[in-house]
Amino acid sequence: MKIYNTLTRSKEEFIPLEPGKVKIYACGPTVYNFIHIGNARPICVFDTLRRYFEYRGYDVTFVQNFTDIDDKLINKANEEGITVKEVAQRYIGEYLTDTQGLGIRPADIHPRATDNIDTIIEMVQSLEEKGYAYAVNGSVYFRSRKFKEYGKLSHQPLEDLESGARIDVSDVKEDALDFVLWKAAKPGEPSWTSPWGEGRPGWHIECSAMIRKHLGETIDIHCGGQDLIFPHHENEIAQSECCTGVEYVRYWMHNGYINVDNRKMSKSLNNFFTTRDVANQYGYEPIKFMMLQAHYRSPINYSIEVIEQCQAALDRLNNCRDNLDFALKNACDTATDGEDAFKQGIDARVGQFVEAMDDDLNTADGIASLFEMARDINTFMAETRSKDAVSYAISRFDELCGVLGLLYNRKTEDLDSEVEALIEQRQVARKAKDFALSDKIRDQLTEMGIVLKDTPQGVQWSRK
RNA sequence: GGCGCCAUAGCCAAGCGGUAAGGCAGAGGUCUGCAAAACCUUUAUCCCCCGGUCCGAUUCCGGGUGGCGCCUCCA
Repeated sequence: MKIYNTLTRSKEEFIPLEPGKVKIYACGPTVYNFIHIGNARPICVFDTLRRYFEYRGYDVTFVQNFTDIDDKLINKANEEGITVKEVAQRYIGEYLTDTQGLGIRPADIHPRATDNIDTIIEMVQSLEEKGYAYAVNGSVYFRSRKFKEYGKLSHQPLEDLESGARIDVSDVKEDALDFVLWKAAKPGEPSWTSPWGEGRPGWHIECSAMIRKHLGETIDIHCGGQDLIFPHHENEIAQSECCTGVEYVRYWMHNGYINVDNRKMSKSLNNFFTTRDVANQYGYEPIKFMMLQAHYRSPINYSIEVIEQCQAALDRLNNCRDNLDFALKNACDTATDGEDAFKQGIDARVGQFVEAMDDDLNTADGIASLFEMARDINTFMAETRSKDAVSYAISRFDELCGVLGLLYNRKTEDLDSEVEALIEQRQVARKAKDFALSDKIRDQLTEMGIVLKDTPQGVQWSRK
């Protein structure tokens, strides 16, 4: 499998640290608000990455943090007159609701910054002892320049980073490039006791600490949005590599943005749509589909039109799956003509899928092969086929949907007897050419949310 | 100023040296008592423009034009 590594700016063959195992860390949300669909992109994409590695037989450990202490949390708590902890608790809950809706599997571990203060302090202390950090007035800063490779991820010459540095050149810092590891507490803020006095962790150190604690000194893949490359990931590398002396991350993966009117969607530009709001109107699944129908590094321009197109595309996949269920009900026991060739064709689609996904997780191409498989299936299932052939198609179709994380919300409940009886009555009426009655029954079922399709093999129904 | 990214049909979107995947919408057709749905087929003489390299470029190189991002909290 090839992965585009931000560190080398090239696609590289993925070689795990330990054969058969992959350690992945994804930067999680700062839990001070509902997530917007820009936040939802890495969540969807890297969940699929995880699934794909598992599909390919890897033993995956997937860790995603919650940043639950931060200026934004503190502000939110003050605004609402509740504690920071309550803010965090609330939005972690909302986050889990949204991710569940998106069909995202929970990470193996969801560490929280505030549960890892000890490790954070240990790391900061270690950096201080090694001369990479210095304390001023109860805060601790990292000496960026002392790390020779500072800038290797963002590929920025240090001078240019510096000239780009903003006004906040607090005089307490030795150098504008330095960043904070530990912040001295201001009155009224949540704080923890440390060797430097009461304070709280800076933003960057938490990820370094949680990775070290839960995954070890070196991990295979670290992922997140492109906007995290600098300074967040750059700083993580500096802290961790100075602390441990070994390589921090082998492969860095960064997803592109969701745009609105071609501008980056962000909370600060206030042009964002929350995942919840979009989901309330269109459902979660079209959002998921939208994330996967483009390559993860390409920008996606969000619009209502796009979401509606995704919905329609998803309908096609769902119809194919409905067709398969129906075909299974009507399946015969012995093989019909062309079933071997059909199965081989299906296998070839799976092959295409794997090839696409192996190429830097090209989900757009992967989805294309799913659609081609759907066409193969629809065509072949136009006639009655054997149970064996239908079951095979179902398992391979579901296999790809499972890897992508699509069609996770299919309703499988059976009809209740009342509905079944009505469908049967309608069929009797139709045979007797009593179309007035049959249409009346159809209308009745429509009102109950049951949609009928009359096919050569019988009546196919679905819920709308 | 530094460092990057993008430009493919009405829309979304892959491909990236050998002559344009897939989806939506549109058109035609099949099925059907009708309808709906579904399904099938079809839809880019060519990939922003100008040069260059090559037997051959949407794909590589150079130069434009137009968008965007990071360098500051941000997925």
